[in-house]
Amino acid sequence: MIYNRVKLLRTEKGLSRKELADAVGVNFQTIGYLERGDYNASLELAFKLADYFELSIDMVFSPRPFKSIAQELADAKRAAQ
Amino acid sequence: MIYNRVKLLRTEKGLSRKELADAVGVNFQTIGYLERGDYNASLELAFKLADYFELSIDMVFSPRPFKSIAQELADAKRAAQ
DNA sequence: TCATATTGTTGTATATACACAACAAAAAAT
DNA sequence: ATTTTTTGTTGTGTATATACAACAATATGA
Repeated sequence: MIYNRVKLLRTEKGLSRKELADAVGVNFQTIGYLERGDYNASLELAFKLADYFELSIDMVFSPRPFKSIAQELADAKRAAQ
Repeated sequence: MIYNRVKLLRTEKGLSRKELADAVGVNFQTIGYLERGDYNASLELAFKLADYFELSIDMVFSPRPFKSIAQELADAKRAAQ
């Protein structure tokens, strides 16, 4: 199973599933499936989503659980100084 | 269609399809299909392959055709100086 | 050259990604 | 409070990723 941050990224942008779905050209229910982890995105959809969020694929998808955003930010701050 | 560099990376390592397939846990014919562009890898397989080659996903897969290696090396050299 | 390994092709079968519909539950907006 | 929007659930259908088998074509190696 591949983990993803689709829900987090989508809600941060204040988008509904329908809006995100339209932006990447899939059915709005497909976004729901991904967010709930019912199945993985195809590689093609993964690229479209990463592209839409202007992130690299591994910022959006990962074979390992993502760190929390709090952790991510703390790490980023630590790395920067 | 997603482009990939699987064949290039595999042959550079001197691996047969069977060997690469075993390393990432798929049938050797699946590697053949990917190399010929018959279909895309799943996101899961894409991660395994990128992992195996110790590269990020977008070094192995891309929604746009890859630059030739010659071009890639020339660009890298240019960027470095 | 002959044997062996690798690759390409075709075909069948299965699992999974995705579309689409209907409806219930929950959240948001009025 | 009630209407509207968003989300979750279930179900059915289709396309595609993958497994596996058989065999032909190529390449590799002894």
